[in-house]
Amino acid sequence: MDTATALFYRDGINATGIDRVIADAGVAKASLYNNFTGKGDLVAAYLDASLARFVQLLDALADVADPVERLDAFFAEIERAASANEFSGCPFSNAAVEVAPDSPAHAIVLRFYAHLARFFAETLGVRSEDETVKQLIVCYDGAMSAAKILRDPSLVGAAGALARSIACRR
Amino acid sequence: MDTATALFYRDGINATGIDRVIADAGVAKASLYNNFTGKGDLVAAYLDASLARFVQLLDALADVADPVERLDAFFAEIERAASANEFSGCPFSNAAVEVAPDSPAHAIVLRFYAHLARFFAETLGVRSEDETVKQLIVCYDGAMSAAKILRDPSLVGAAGALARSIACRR
DNA sequence: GTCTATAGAACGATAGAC
DNA sequence: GTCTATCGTTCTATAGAC
Repeated sequence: MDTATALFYRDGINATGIDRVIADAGVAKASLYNNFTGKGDLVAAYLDASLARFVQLLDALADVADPVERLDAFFAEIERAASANEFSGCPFSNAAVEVAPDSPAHAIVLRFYAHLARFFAETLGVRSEDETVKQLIVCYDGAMSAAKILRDPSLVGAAGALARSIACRR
Repeated sequence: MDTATALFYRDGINATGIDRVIADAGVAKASLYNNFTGKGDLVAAYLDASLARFVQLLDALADVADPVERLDAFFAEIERAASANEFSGCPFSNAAVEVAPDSPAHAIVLRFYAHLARFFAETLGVRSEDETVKQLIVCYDGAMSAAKILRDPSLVGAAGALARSIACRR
């Protein structure tokens, strides 16, 4: 699982073969197929684990009472991640590009966005369908995507400042 | 080329095989390899053509003198595209997920972002490295990505409103 | 003896290239 | 149309743990 997570995230899902996963993990092929029904199942497990870690981060930020401070803490965390060499963008939006829209993996991606929307909505004290929530989602998504492609963590900082202006405006 | 463009954009680059392209196009395999050195070349041509069309759009928007109006027109165009059934996000950020960072295709993606940054910078009358430009890039990228995954064009509208606030703020 | 691990061959299907 | 390589998957066969 750790090996698959690292490879799927770094090299992409379609570019990572089963043989590569088992070789890097140092396990037998049968061991993989004993624990997962196939590659799709492994991908789903990878996204599930990633989502669990992300939700854990969101829960930790719930301690921050002030909305603006919480958003700042959130984007500071994102920027920290984007500054690492292993950074490769958002695992979920990346996966959305590679998997079929009707796959189990894509359903997990949608669950991720539901969590994200709920976090922003609760932080601002508005409904998930509020336009400000949509704008914060745009900030997150754009920051992760652009920071990865351009290899520039400062884009996350710019997005964080933008998010702060959204929170202060209302 | 038209067939390859449609398939690469809709189904993704790695998910689209050579056989599928020539079958849909109704041409012989040799015809493809007479005009392109390989799949990588075909992908590069697809991105080149997409970039040319995008630059054409940006040039057309240069006629709009007022910065805020020009941004509005830009995001209105994006929202129009996002409302179509065939919409599948930004061809360039999608490609960035699938191709290797050192591939010719990725270089075209970077050229796209340079064009985008220049357009925003000229619109606002600032340098390309300005933070407001970074924020507008985040708006564009996040809008395209989120609108595609969540199948919700209103995210582009929210991003447009955000972009307008950036332009008015300064 | 059952369970799970291993290495590896071999499967059909499909990839990209010629 | 044909080549080779590789994909995801299944199967054989063996070794050790409880």
